[in-house]
Amino acid sequence: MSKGLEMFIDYLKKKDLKLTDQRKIILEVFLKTEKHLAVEDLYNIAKKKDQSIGQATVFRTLKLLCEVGIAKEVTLGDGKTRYEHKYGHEHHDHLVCLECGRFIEAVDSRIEKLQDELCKSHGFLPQRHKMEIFGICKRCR
Amino acid sequence: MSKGLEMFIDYLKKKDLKLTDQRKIILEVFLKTEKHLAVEDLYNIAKKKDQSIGQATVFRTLKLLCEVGIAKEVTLGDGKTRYEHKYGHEHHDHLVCLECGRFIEAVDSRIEKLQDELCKSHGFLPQRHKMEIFGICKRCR
DNA sequence: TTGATATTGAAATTCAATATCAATTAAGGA
DNA sequence: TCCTTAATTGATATTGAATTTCAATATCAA
Repeated sequence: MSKGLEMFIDYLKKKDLKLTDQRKIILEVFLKTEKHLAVEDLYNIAKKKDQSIGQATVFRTLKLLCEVGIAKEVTLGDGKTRYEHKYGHEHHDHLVCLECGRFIEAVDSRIEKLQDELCKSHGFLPQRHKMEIFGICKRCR
Repeated sequence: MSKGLEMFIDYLKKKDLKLTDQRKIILEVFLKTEKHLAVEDLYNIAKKKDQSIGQATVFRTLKLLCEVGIAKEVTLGDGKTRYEHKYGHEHHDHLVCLECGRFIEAVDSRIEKLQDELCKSHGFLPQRHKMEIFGICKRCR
């Protein structure tokens, strides 16, 4: 059993929720797809596995996966929420290609450190942050 | 005449657009309010000045003000677009208080520099970026 | 197997944002 | 000043993502 499924089952038990076929399929599809997927994308893939799965369930399950810590919401201001893998993935920021839409994950610990300093100098207690750089990626230049 | 209005008029002329009372009122309200306002907020204020102003016009005018370079869209992933002053305001990032919703504007040129380096190391050509830190502000701690 | 309770999909609904459209208005030229 | 033309308006309908509702169904501990 994958670690992801294990985490999911533990969480469901703890919260008195149930492990359904739909949830299993959606988790499986999510784990198998290493991309930033919008709900609709995931819905389309999942539907191939089980024709009867509804969009609402995909929305609901992705929210659940975020609570578990398996998934993470990514919003870019285009009105669509995407989901990326969280479990087993370090915190990172995004370089978003305006040409092809590709997401590059990147981190710089020096930036992270300066962010903390910046907060401190404003008497601000940081909890989480978001950094996105929009531009043109290597492939598209 | 304020510099903002002047810029607006120039832009309208250049694009063969018209300076209407509604546009004047909306600009005036926007310039007078040094906050991150959602369209609805601005609409409510503007409506007090002119009962007949419609929401659609506020949406349209704010888009215009962005084109002119007077306003700038800010999205935080809560599904609402806010607008801040752009003209006369340096680029900055945001510290967003999760408690009171206040936005603190902040910049650190060292971070900006490291962001460029980060892009370079990924062969990425940056055009613009967005950095938001969510946490608790000085007042709310 | 049963029964309490969570879950589901379809459809309705919400909410921000956009498009449509007939009536109105700005603004340059006569 | 008056005309003409094209832009603009507000009301309303529409879109599209996300959420809620609800009756039918499935899970799972006992």
